[in-house]
Amino acid sequence: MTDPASLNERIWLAVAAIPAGRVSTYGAVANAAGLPRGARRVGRALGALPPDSQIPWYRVINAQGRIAIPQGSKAAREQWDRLLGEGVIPDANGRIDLRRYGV
DNA sequence: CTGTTGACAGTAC
DNA sequence: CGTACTGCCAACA
Repeated sequence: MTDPASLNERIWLAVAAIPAGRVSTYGAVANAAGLPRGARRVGRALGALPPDSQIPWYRVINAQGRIAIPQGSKAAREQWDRLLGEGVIPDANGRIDLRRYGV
């Protein structure tokens, strides 16, 4: 880890640090991974995440409290399903309250 | 709410 | 090997 194989690995580790029942934003994960302005890098890293990984990628949402994945995608439904299963409930506007679930 | 700008690793060419 | 373009975003106007 003193010399990570790739940025993706560092990003994944930062995502893995998110506690259950909580959510984090791309910016926060990027900051935790050592990328102060690398929010977009986080998105690409999650997209490159292997399907058999144990990384809680679904706990990562954008700064607007919304899922960044295009609605209708299988991954988007899975993300909502997993979040609901951990007690993360969106408000009436369909947005997750970062003031409550945010770390 | 929409639009534009910033920043930077992958990827394509 | 270099150049251009892209992208599960954020911050600002």
